[in-house]
Amino acid sequence: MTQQETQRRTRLNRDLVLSTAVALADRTGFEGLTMRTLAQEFGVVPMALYKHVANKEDLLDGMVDIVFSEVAVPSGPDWKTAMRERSISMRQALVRHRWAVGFMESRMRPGPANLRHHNAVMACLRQAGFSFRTTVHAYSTLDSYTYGFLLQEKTLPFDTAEESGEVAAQKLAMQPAEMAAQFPYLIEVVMELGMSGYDYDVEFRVGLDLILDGIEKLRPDWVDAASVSASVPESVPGVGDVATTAD
Amino acid sequence: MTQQETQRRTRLNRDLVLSTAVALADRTGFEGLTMRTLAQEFGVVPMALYKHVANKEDLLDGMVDIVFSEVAVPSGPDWKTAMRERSISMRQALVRHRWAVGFMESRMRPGPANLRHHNAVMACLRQAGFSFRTTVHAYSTLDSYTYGFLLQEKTLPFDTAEESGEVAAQKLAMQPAEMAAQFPYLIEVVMELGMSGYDYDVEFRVGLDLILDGIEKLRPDWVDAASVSASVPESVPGVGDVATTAD
DNA sequence: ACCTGAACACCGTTCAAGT
DNA sequence: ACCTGAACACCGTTCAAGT
Repeated sequence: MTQQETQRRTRLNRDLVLSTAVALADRTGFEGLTMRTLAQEFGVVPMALYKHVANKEDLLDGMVDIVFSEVAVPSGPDWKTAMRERSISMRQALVRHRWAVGFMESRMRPGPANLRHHNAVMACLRQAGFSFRTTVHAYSTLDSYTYGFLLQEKTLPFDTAEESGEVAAQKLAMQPAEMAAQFPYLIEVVMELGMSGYDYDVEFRVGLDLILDGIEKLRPDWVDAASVSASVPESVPGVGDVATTAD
Repeated sequence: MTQQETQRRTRLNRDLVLSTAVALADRTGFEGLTMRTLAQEFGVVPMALYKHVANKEDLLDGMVDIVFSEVAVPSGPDWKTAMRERSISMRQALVRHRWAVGFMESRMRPGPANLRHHNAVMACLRQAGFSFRTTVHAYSTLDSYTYGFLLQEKTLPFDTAEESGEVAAQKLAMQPAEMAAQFPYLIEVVMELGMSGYDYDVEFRVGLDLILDGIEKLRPDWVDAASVSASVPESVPGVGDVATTAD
């Protein structure tokens, strides 16, 4: 309406279309983003968008690159701190843009921020002394964890710690009481999380640190501090080869 | 056609609708599954389906429960082996049903197989001596990793080890040569994976074992075998409290 | 009890115009 | 160079009928 009365406020361009699409998806969810609703944001007919993006796939490529541009690149002398902060930054970006998690690694045409980010992560680990193969293991494990955590955080039926118990209870309340007795360990989840809640932030950090500690042991020069006495001699040959607990 | 000539082969029922929907999604992808294409599988009009499923959301609920029913529940005396096999079974199910990964933990109405599975996983860890909180950490970390790995395996542009290098090269070939020089560590990925390939199976197991080893240390009675001499005395007090390497 | 047909309010996208 | 309008081939789903 007002867009039509006044002269067009701003001419469309690709960056404006992309950033508006991101904001619209943040606000209304991915299903709320259609070429038609996006056009409406500008007071423009849907077809006007096709001058600035090739199609919806191209629009999505650009949106994902905006998300990548918001993720902090690992930096600093300590690879572990750098990678921890990068993962936390990735989570924050994906909490802001919940629609994005399924698309981050599925783009056939990665944008510049995407390439820059992946290159920087590889650089961080390679320069920390990890072999190429170990770097691939580390990167794959960390990103799998981060994306998987957010996939669940995105879609799990509760958002706040207070809500978590209630919704879990509702889930089971739908089943008859006898069925609830059939799953005692789910009852425990309902009771315990209902009392103490579920904090996504600390939960994410626990798994993250567990994985970072595991990655540390993949380094060729890694020495288990707990396996040597408090005053450690200069060389402890074969210390990493001691058998682990049987399983 | 033939469905119309002969008398209706089989009357529709919910289970048949659900299993056919799973098979159709496996064959044609999630976008290929619509109420209309599904109806066509039976030679029936789309509206006929609504007698057996409430709507598409309800259809999806049932499909996800079929996937859960295919995942091996953890069993056996050793929690680590049991959980490893469960994760591998989960991956296999999600490789068969790539459309499912984003929906496994997002159902508002979990089906019976879903409840049974989650209860069994909680039981396995609790009975292995993990505290409730630690069990939640362990479960969250393992599932995040598994779902995240499959999210990438599902959407990453290459399927086979042989393809991986080529597609990665294509990705970068789209950029000008100077841009490729801007990302030396991505070039390494293209070169190395082009030569030796990328095996999803072994890659998954590396991260999985790394996480299982980390979870083992969260157990209250865990003792670091590498931190004690080969012949271990009955009690080693405080051995787990030795400071780790600085970071 | 189960299936049908027509219709409604949506999609992304093409094509031919308009300014 | 940029935006419009009408149209096409799709969606999920409602409603009123058929057998």
